[in-house]
Amino acid sequence: MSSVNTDGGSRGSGRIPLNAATAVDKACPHNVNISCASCRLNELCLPIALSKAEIHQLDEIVQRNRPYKKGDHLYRQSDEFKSVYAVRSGSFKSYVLGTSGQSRVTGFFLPGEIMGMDGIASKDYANSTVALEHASICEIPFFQLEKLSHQLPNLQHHFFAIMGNEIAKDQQIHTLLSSYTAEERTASFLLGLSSRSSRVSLSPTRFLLPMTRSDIGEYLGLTVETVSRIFTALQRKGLIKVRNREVDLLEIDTLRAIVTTN
Amino acid sequence: MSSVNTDGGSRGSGRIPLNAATAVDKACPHNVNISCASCRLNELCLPIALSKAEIHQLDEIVQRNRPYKKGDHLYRQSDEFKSVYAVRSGSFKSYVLGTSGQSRVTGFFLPGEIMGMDGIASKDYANSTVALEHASICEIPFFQLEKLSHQLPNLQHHFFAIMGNEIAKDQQIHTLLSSYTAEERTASFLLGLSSRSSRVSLSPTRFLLPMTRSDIGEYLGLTVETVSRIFTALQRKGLIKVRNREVDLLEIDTLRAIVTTN
DNA sequence: CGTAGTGTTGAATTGAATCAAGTGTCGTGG
DNA sequence: CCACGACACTTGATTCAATTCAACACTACG
Repeated sequence: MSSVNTDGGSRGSGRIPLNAATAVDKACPHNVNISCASCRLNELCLPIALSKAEIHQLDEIVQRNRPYKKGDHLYRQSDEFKSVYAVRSGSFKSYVLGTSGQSRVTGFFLPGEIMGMDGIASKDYANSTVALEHASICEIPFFQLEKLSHQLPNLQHHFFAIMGNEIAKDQQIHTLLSSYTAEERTASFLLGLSSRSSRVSLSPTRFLLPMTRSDIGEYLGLTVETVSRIFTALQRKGLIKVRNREVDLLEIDTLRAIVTTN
Repeated sequence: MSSVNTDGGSRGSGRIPLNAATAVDKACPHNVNISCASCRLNELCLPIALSKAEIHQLDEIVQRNRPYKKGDHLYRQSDEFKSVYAVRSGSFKSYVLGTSGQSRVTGFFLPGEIMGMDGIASKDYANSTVALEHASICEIPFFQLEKLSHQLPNLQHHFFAIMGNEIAKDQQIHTLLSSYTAEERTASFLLGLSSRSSRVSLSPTRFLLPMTRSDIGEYLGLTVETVSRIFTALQRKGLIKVRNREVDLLEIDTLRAIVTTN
């Protein structure tokens, strides 16, 4: 068990304050007037390893647009590529549409993470990206980022690292999808969310899912029904507690064991 | 039907000359003494969009090592990352080992393609990479590539594009693994090999598979048996002809239809 | 308060895995 | 050059994990 507040957790009702992405900051997390230098995400996002002066230069090209509300699209499949985006608050999903209309989720994005890198090679975005809740972003026009990277070796290095990280991560998902069972996928997904959540919020064991069961299924290559069943099964085993979008990882080590047993 | 030579194809025996990677060049394809400027792969590999002088600079940092033979490792999982590699001739696969010893293939690499990008973010390679046949490579020490990229905006741009391409490709595989049937995966795999083969060899409809059925299965998230069955099924439908490692795509448009029907 | 979207649960079905038993192919050394 | 052994591949019978189909419950929002 962990040391998070356990007040009334078993009543299973009421509005317990959660460390969800949208409730992290004291101040409004969607605030547009924050520079890279003062942004609490700057360790995750681009500015890491840059000097004060360099951060200022980056700050100049970053555009902080109006907030997005649930369902708003950042860009759509085959829109012309022009920028990458850092999540400032809230969350997004990216997806592609099959020929017969079904959607397949290709990624979820939490604060500090970079979206739109799939468009760098071609002139167009390869997927659509949409806000899962009220959210805000930093837009980084790519051709300006390239120009600046050319002046700042640290920035070039860091962006290579960000892209390399995306590649490594995508290959882990390849392994997951090609050899894990439904339970292993789901456990791995929850653990992944846990560590990503904990980087921007408080507890690695307690968080809100910004996406639907259906989104999770489309991401993991499972049906909604299966995701739902696995959630109840894990709950019955006492490993997690789920109530709607609220998740509590009760036995995080046992969850890890499920994934590693593969 | 296509226009490739159909001499005795139905006899199903004998050494029919094929446009496999190892049989493409008149000269020895593993020849170490070729500069980037004169390399026939330079459109696929790094030098694209570089000036003559720039290519010369790149040439300086590229190391052309001795050839690799089947089963030789280029690097192993958790080796220290130091270089990316371009395939010059032959082919490679990358894979990871599960806790219980099973291997999962994460990628195949044909001439002109870049290996090792999964190591850029961390200090270590995330997978092992091994030659599938006699093969040769160009080693590009990454820290030198970064330094040079900083001097040559074209090179920086091109390497961003290569990595972006890898990201986009990995996400297509994500979709494939999460929603395609065994037949769709296999058809898509053959079509992918077809277009990649045709970039370095002659025919998009006739090529040799450098990997085993088992490799294909581990890559596509299927068992060997399933891959084998799908091959025979596609053959029975008259869409392909397979004899051992030799593949002939007889009805490439129907194959495309299988994939797109998804 | 009603309705659309989201989530759960059960029963039947099925696509691919598993288990099993072969045959085919290739490289090696006698 | 042939025989041997290891590995690669194929095919069939059976099993099983996850999907599909179906019905219903919950929740959140206008």
